[in-house]
Amino acid sequence: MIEKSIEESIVLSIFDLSNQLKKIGDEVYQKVGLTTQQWLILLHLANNPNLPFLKREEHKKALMASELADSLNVSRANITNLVNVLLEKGLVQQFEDSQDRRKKRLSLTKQGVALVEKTQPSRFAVIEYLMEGFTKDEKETFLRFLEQSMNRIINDQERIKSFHKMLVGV
Amino acid sequence: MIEKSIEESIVLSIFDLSNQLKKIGDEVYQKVGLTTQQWLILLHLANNPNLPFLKREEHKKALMASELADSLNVSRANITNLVNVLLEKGLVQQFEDSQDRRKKRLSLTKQGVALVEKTQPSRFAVIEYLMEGFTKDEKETFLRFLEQSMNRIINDQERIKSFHKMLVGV
DNA sequence: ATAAATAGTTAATAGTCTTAACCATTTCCG
DNA sequence: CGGAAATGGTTAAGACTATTAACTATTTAT
Repeated sequence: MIEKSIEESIVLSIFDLSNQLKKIGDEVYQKVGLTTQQWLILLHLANNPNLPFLKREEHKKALMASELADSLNVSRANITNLVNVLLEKGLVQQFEDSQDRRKKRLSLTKQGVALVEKTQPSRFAVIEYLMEGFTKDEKETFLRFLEQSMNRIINDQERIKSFHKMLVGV
Repeated sequence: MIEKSIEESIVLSIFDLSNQLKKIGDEVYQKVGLTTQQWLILLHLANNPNLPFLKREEHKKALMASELADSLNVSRANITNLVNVLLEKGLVQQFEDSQDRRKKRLSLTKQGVALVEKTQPSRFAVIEYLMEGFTKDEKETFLRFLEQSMNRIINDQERIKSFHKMLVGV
């Protein structure tokens, strides 16, 4: 018999909710022929200040593919493919970095900007509806919680791996 | 320019965290030759009381494939494949329902139970480390928050779709 | 008694992502 | 300085995950 644990409940609920949110998102993005990942790239290039990655580090120059790979936690090869679709659709444009010719900077086209702006209200409406009834304080605590967890995952990889080592020999 | 929004920050952080947690999990499960999805099935069959699905509805009889499909939000065909792997590995067993011969009930084998029990401590250690420093009250608020959001997604599909209709014509 | 619904499976296939090898360029440092 | 290592990006091959559609078997509804 596994015992009740509020901590495990939270983790499992986060999984569940993230899945559901992704499904909701997919329905919207499919209407404009995009996947969730492609959509997230647009949000990055729109410099959405709510993206954890953009909160963690400041980016003065336009983003490049390898930074997107970091943020989305996927391979660079994968980003190449995702960005190619966005280029074909005319939502994104690419230009070479003047100082480092290995780098290609990415930015939204006019159409890309227009798409992000057009979809923003309905995204906000869904999000706010889901969180209705909680106070600002509660939401802030919740966000701190999410950010602490993320920071620990990012900074204390070693520590977390040491927990795994309990499993050696299974 | 997209404005700062604590609500959007929360949603994007949930995505991010869920991704990271999945990656951490994958590393552990790979050691025992399982995927996250297969692992989640084991947790269901172990009757883990922290699973949102098992909290939402009581299940007196052993679970069947279509219930797992509901909980994990995937197709029944997919569950067939996932369960086949667990059957081959001898972690799960299947038996026919006595009252309804269409149904196949699933349960853990001795080895399945042993595996779940063996991995539980390290899972708990990671989870508790991530949430260290928050009070019980705060954690309860998060959980209520997560559960409210999930309930709204499940029960108010219509309402949420109406937000999407803002997008018609994009 | 027949139609519709439910449970599960199979086969074909779409979609997403990864790894490995590669080129070009830049940085490091002996 | 000059070669080695690191970084950024791409391509090709394929693994993996999941889906849809068609099918069988059984049960439920009318």
